[in-house]
Amino acid sequence: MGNPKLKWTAEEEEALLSGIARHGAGKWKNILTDPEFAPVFSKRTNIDLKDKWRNLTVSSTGHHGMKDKTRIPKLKSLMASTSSNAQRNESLAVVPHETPLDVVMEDAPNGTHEPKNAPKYNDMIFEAISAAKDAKGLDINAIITFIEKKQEVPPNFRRLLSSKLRRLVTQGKLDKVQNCYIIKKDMLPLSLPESKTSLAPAQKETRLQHPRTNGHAMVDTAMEEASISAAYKIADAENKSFLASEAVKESERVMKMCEDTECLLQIAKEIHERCSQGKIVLLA
DNA sequence: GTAGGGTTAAAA
DNA sequence: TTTTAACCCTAC
Repeated sequence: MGNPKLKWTAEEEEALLSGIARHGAGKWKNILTDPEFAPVFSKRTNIDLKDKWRNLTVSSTGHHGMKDKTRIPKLKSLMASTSSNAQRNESLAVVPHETPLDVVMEDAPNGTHEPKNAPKYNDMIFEAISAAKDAKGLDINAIITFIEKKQEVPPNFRRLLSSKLRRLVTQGKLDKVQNCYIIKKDMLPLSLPESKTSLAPAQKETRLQHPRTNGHAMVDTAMEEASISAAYKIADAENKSFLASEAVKESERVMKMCEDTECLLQIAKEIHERCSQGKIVLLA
Protein backbone atom coordinates (compact mmCIF):
# COMPACT_ATOMS: atom_id res chain seq x y z
CA MET A 1 0.00 0.00 0.00
CA GLY A 2 2.37 2.55 -1.19
CA ASN A 3 -0.21 5.25 -1.67
CA PRO A 4 -1.50 7.22 1.24
CA LYS A 5 -5.18 6.81 1.95
CA LEU A 6 -7.30 8.90 -0.30
CA LYS A 7 -9.91 10.54 1.87
CA TRP A 8 -13.32 11.02 0.33
CA THR A 9 -14.15 14.62 -0.42
CA ALA A 10 -17.57 16.14 0.14
CA GLU A 11 -17.93 16.44 -3.60
CA GLU A 12 -17.26 12.76 -4.08
CA GLU A 13 -19.69 11.80 -1.36
CA GLU A 14 -22.31 14.02 -2.88
CA ALA A 15 -21.73 12.52 -6.28
CA LEU A 16 -21.96 9.06 -4.82
CA LEU A 17 -25.31 9.81 -3.22
CA SER A 18 -26.59 11.38 -6.40
CA GLY A 19 -25.34 8.43 -8.37
CA ILE A 20 -27.05 5.99 -6.06
CA ALA A 21 -30.23 8.01 -6.30
CA ARG A 22 -30.05 7.77 -10.06
CA HIS A 23 -28.77 4.23 -10.63
CA GLY A 24 -29.45 2.55 -7.33
CA ALA A 25 -27.15 1.16 -4.70
CA GLY A 26 -25.08 -1.69 -6.06
CA LYS A 27 -24.82 -0.26 -9.55
CA TRP A 28 -21.34 0.99 -8.87
CA LYS A 29 -20.04 0.58 -12.38
CA ASN A 30 -23.00 2.48 -13.78
CA ILE A 31 -22.43 5.30 -11.34
CA LEU A 32 -18.74 5.31 -12.05
CA THR A 33 -19.24 5.55 -15.78
CA ASP A 34 -22.08 8.03 -15.61
CA PRO A 35 -20.79 11.08 -17.54
CA GLU A 36 -22.07 13.35 -14.82
CA PHE A 37 -20.12 11.65 -12.06
CA ALA A 38 -17.18 10.15 -13.91
CA PRO A 39 -15.00 13.27 -13.56
CA VAL A 40 -15.58 13.34 -9.83
CA PHE A 41 -14.71 9.68 -9.51
CA SER A 42 -11.59 9.85 -11.66
CA LYS A 43 -9.51 8.47 -8.80
CA ARG A 44 -12.08 5.94 -7.66
CA THR A 45 -13.04 2.44 -8.63
CA ASN A 46 -16.39 0.75 -8.35
CA ILE A 47 -14.98 -1.06 -5.35
CA ASP A 48 -14.21 2.28 -3.74
CA LEU A 49 -17.78 3.39 -4.29
CA LYS A 50 -19.07 0.20 -2.79
CA ASP A 51 -16.80 0.48 0.22
CA LYS A 52 -17.69 4.08 0.78
CA TRP A 53 -21.39 3.33 0.60
CA ARG A 54 -20.84 0.51 3.04
CA ASN A 55 -19.08 2.86 5.40
CA LEU A 56 -21.89 5.33 5.11
CA THR A 57 -24.62 2.81 5.69
CA VAL A 58 -22.72 0.28 7.75
CA SER A 59 -25.23 -2.40 7.21
CA SER A 60 -24.97 -5.21 9.66
CA THR A 61 -23.33 -8.17 8.06
CA GLY A 62 -24.35 -11.28 9.82
CA HIS A 63 -27.40 -10.54 11.79
CA HIS A 64 -30.74 -9.05 11.01
CA GLY A 65 -31.44 -6.76 13.88
CA MET A 66 -30.76 -3.36 12.42
CA LYS A 67 -30.40 -1.69 15.73
CA ASP A 68 -28.47 0.82 13.87
CA LYS A 69 -27.80 4.14 15.40
CA THR A 70 -24.34 5.01 14.35
CA ARG A 71 -24.79 5.29 10.65
CA ILE A 72 -27.79 7.53 10.64
CA PRO A 73 -26.11 10.66 11.93
CA LYS A 74 -23.45 10.21 9.33
CA LEU A 75 -25.94 10.01 6.56
CA LYS A 76 -27.86 12.86 8.03
CA SER A 77 -24.84 15.10 8.21
CA LEU A 78 -23.91 14.04 4.77
CA MET A 79 -27.32 14.95 3.51
CA ALA A 80 -27.01 18.28 5.18
CA SER A 81 -23.89 18.94 3.20
CA THR A 82 -25.46 17.91 -0.05
CA SER A 83 -26.12 20.86 -2.25
CA SER A 84 -29.23 19.63 -3.97
CA ASN A 85 -32.43 19.20 -2.07
CA ALA A 86 -33.99 17.11 -4.76
CA GLN A 87 -30.99 14.88 -4.81
CA ARG A 88 -31.10 14.65 -1.10
CA ASN A 89 -34.63 13.41 -1.08
CA GLU A 90 -33.75 10.88 -3.69
CA SER A 91 -30.74 9.84 -1.74
CA LEU A 92 -32.82 9.31 1.32
CA ALA A 93 -35.05 7.13 -0.75
CA VAL A 94 -32.23 4.79 -1.57
CA VAL A 95 -31.13 4.31 1.97
CA PRO A 96 -31.75 0.65 2.58
CA HIS A 97 -35.38 0.29 3.43
CA GLU A 98 -34.69 -1.27 6.76
CA THR A 99 -32.90 1.84 7.80
CA PRO A 100 -34.81 3.24 10.73
CA LEU A 101 -35.10 6.80 9.58
CA ASP A 102 -37.11 7.59 12.62
CA VAL A 103 -34.01 7.24 14.68
CA VAL A 104 -32.27 9.98 12.84
CA MET A 105 -30.20 11.91 15.27
CA GLU A 106 -31.10 9.47 17.91
CA ASP A 107 -27.47 9.59 18.85
CA ALA A 108 -28.37 12.55 20.89
CA PRO A 109 -26.45 12.47 24.09
CA ASN A 110 -29.40 11.24 26.04
CA GLY A 111 -27.88 7.89 26.61
CA THR A 112 -29.09 5.92 23.64
CA HIS A 113 -25.57 4.88 22.85
CA GLU A 114 -22.62 6.41 24.46
CA PRO A 115 -19.32 4.86 23.59
CA LYS A 116 -17.83 6.12 26.78
CA ASN A 117 -20.38 4.24 28.84
CA ALA A 118 -20.41 1.18 26.67
CA PRO A 119 -18.50 -1.76 28.03
CA LYS A 120 -15.17 -2.29 26.35
CA TYR A 121 -15.13 -4.96 23.69
CA ASN A 122 -12.54 -6.93 25.59
CA ASP A 123 -14.78 -7.18 28.60
CA MET A 124 -17.77 -8.18 26.54
CA ILE A 125 -15.80 -10.85 24.72
CA PHE A 126 -14.34 -12.30 27.88
CA GLU A 127 -17.70 -12.25 29.54
CA ALA A 128 -19.36 -14.02 26.63
CA ILE A 129 -16.75 -16.74 26.42
CA SER A 130 -16.61 -17.39 30.10
CA ALA A 131 -20.37 -17.35 30.46
CA ALA A 132 -20.56 -20.12 27.92
CA LYS A 133 -18.41 -22.36 30.13
CA ASP A 134 -17.72 -24.43 27.07
CA ALA A 135 -14.27 -25.95 26.90
CA LYS A 136 -14.30 -25.59 23.15
CA GLY A 137 -14.91 -21.89 23.44
CA LEU A 138 -17.29 -19.79 21.39
CA ASP A 139 -17.35 -18.90 17.78
CA ILE A 140 -17.90 -15.33 16.65
CA ASN A 141 -21.61 -15.83 16.03
CA ALA A 142 -22.16 -17.15 19.52
CA ILE A 143 -20.23 -14.25 20.99
CA ILE A 144 -22.29 -11.76 19.01
CA THR A 145 -25.52 -13.44 20.05
CA PHE A 146 -24.48 -13.35 23.68
CA ILE A 147 -23.55 -9.69 23.59
CA GLU A 148 -26.66 -8.75 21.63
CA LYS A 149 -28.78 -10.27 24.34
CA LYS A 150 -27.13 -8.09 26.93
CA GLN A 151 -27.02 -4.81 25.11
CA GLU A 152 -27.53 -3.09 21.83
CA VAL A 153 -24.65 -3.41 19.45
CA PRO A 154 -23.64 -1.20 16.58
CA PRO A 155 -24.57 -2.42 13.11
CA ASN A 156 -21.01 -3.08 12.16
CA PHE A 157 -20.45 -4.92 15.37
CA ARG A 158 -19.55 -8.19 13.73
CA ARG A 159 -16.80 -6.48 11.84
CA LEU A 160 -15.51 -4.74 14.90
CA LEU A 161 -15.70 -7.88 16.94
CA SER A 162 -13.83 -9.81 14.33
CA SER A 163 -10.99 -7.31 14.42
CA LYS A 164 -11.04 -7.32 18.17
CA LEU A 165 -10.91 -11.08 18.43
CA ARG A 166 -8.00 -11.26 16.07
CA ARG A 167 -6.14 -8.70 18.08
CA LEU A 168 -6.79 -10.54 21.32
CA VAL A 169 -5.49 -13.72 19.75
CA THR A 170 -2.34 -12.00 18.56
CA GLN A 171 -1.92 -10.46 21.98
CA GLY A 172 -2.10 -13.92 23.44
CA LYS A 173 -5.15 -13.17 25.51
CA LEU A 174 -7.32 -15.58 23.55
CA ASP A 175 -6.74 -18.85 21.82
CA LYS A 176 -8.40 -19.61 18.54
CA VAL A 177 -9.20 -23.24 17.99
CA GLN A 178 -10.77 -23.75 14.59
CA ASN A 179 -13.43 -21.06 14.64
CA CYS A 180 -13.85 -20.92 18.38
CA TYR A 181 -12.22 -18.56 20.81
CA ILE A 182 -11.04 -19.61 24.24
CA ILE A 183 -9.75 -17.45 27.02
CA LYS A 184 -6.18 -18.23 27.85
CA LYS A 185 -5.86 -19.65 31.32
CA ASP A 186 -3.54 -16.94 32.54
CA MET A 187 -6.08 -14.35 31.46
CA LEU A 188 -8.97 -15.69 33.48
CA PRO A 189 -8.27 -14.02 36.82
CA LEU A 190 -7.66 -10.70 35.11
CA SER A 191 -10.51 -10.76 32.73
CA LEU A 192 -13.29 -11.72 35.03
CA PRO A 193 -12.84 -10.52 38.54
CA GLU A 194 -16.25 -11.18 40.06
CA SER A 195 -18.87 -9.39 38.00
CA LYS A 196 -16.70 -6.50 36.96
CA THR A 197 -17.35 -6.98 33.31
CA SER A 198 -21.07 -6.89 33.56
CA LEU A 199 -21.19 -3.57 35.29
CA ALA A 200 -21.47 -0.33 33.47
CA PRO A 201 -18.88 2.24 34.54
CA ALA A 202 -21.45 4.29 36.38
CA GLN A 203 -22.62 1.25 38.25
CA LYS A 204 -19.09 0.35 39.15
CA GLU A 205 -18.49 3.81 40.47
CA THR A 206 -21.61 3.70 42.54
CA ARG A 207 -20.67 0.33 43.85
CA LEU A 208 -17.23 1.46 44.87
CA GLN A 209 -18.61 4.35 46.82
CA HIS A 210 -21.07 2.48 48.95
CA PRO A 211 -18.76 0.77 51.43
CA ARG A 212 -17.26 4.00 52.64
CA THR A 213 -20.37 6.13 52.62
CA ASN A 214 -22.42 4.16 55.09
CA GLY A 215 -25.16 6.49 56.29
CA HIS A 216 -24.70 8.88 53.44
CA ALA A 217 -25.08 6.21 50.84
CA MET A 218 -28.72 6.99 50.11
CA VAL A 219 -28.01 10.70 49.84
CA ASP A 220 -25.05 10.07 47.59
CA THR A 221 -27.07 7.80 45.37
CA ALA A 222 -29.88 10.31 45.10
CA MET A 223 -27.45 13.08 44.31
CA GLU A 224 -25.73 10.95 41.76
CA GLU A 225 -29.02 10.09 40.10
CA ALA A 226 -30.00 13.73 40.10
CA SER A 227 -26.70 14.73 38.56
CA ILE A 228 -26.99 12.06 35.90
CA SER A 229 -30.51 13.17 35.15
CA ALA A 230 -29.36 16.79 34.93
CA ALA A 231 -26.51 15.81 32.66
CA TYR A 232 -28.90 14.02 30.34
CA LYS A 233 -31.20 17.00 30.24
CA ILE A 234 -28.35 19.37 29.50
CA ALA A 235 -27.10 17.10 26.78
CA ASP A 236 -30.58 16.86 25.35
CA ALA A 237 -30.96 20.62 25.37
CA GLU A 238 -27.61 21.02 23.69
CA ASN A 239 -28.61 18.55 21.06
CA LYS A 240 -31.87 20.37 20.37
CA SER A 241 -29.99 23.62 20.15
CA PHE A 242 -27.60 22.06 17.68
CA LEU A 243 -30.47 20.72 15.59
CA ALA A 244 -32.11 24.11 15.58
CA SER A 245 -28.96 25.85 14.44
CA GLU A 246 -28.49 23.24 11.73
CA ALA A 247 -32.06 23.82 10.58
CA VAL A 248 -31.42 27.55 10.38
CA LYS A 249 -28.27 26.97 8.36
CA GLU A 250 -30.16 24.63 6.08
CA SER A 251 -32.94 27.14 5.46
CA GLU A 252 -30.37 29.85 4.73
CA ARG A 253 -28.71 27.57 2.26
CA VAL A 254 -31.99 26.81 0.54
CA MET A 255 -32.78 30.53 0.36
CA LYS A 256 -29.44 31.16 -1.26
CA MET A 257 -30.07 28.38 -3.75
CA CYS A 258 -33.41 29.98 -4.61
CA GLU A 259 -31.71 33.31 -5.20
CA ASP A 260 -29.10 31.69 -7.39
CA THR A 261 -31.76 29.87 -9.33
CA GLU A 262 -33.66 33.11 -9.86
CA CYS A 263 -30.51 34.77 -11.16
CA LEU A 264 -29.94 31.91 -13.56
CA LEU A 265 -33.54 32.08 -14.69
CA GLN A 266 -33.21 35.81 -15.31
CA ILE A 267 -30.06 35.28 -17.35
CA ALA A 268 -31.74 32.52 -19.32
CA LYS A 269 -34.70 34.81 -20.04
CA GLU A 270 -32.41 37.55 -21.27
CA ILE A 271 -30.53 35.13 -23.48
CA HIS A 272 -33.80 33.81 -24.82
CA GLU A 273 -35.07 37.34 -25.56
CA ARG A 274 -31.88 38.32 -27.32
CA CYS A 275 -31.91 35.15 -29.35
CA SER A 276 -35.54 35.78 -30.32
CA GLN A 277 -34.70 39.35 -31.35
CA GLY A 278 -31.74 38.09 -33.34
CA LYS A 279 -33.99 35.64 -35.14
CA ILE A 280 -36.45 38.42 -36.00
CA VAL A 281 -33.63 40.57 -37.32
CA LEU A 282 -32.32 37.69 -39.37
CA LEU A 283 -35.76 36.94 -40.77
CA ALA A 284 -36.29 40.60 -41.63
C1' DG B 1 -19.15 -6.76 -11.27
C1' DT B 2 -20.57 -7.09 -6.61
C1' DA B 3 -20.68 -8.43 -1.74
C1' DG B 4 -18.57 -9.25 2.26
C1' DG B 5 -14.64 -10.35 5.23
C1' DG B 6 -9.94 -8.98 6.36
C1' DT B 7 -6.08 -5.59 7.01
C1' DT B 8 -4.14 -1.45 8.42
C1' DA B 9 -3.15 3.64 8.62
C1' DA B 10 -5.03 7.46 10.72
C1' DA B 11 -7.80 9.71 14.01
C1' DA B 12 -9.80 10.17 18.50
C1' DT C 1 -5.52 1.98 23.24
C1' DT C 2 -9.61 1.92 20.68
C1' DT C 3 -12.28 3.09 16.80
C1' DT C 4 -12.95 4.56 12.18
C1' DA C 5 -12.51 4.44 7.41
C1' DA C 6 -9.92 3.38 3.26
C1' DC C 7 -8.00 -0.23 0.93
C1' DC C 8 -7.27 -5.25 -0.25
C1' DC C 9 -8.63 -10.01 -1.18
C1' DT C 10 -11.62 -13.55 -2.55
C1' DA C 11 -15.86 -16.04 -3.49
C1' DC C 12 -19.79 -15.91 -6.11
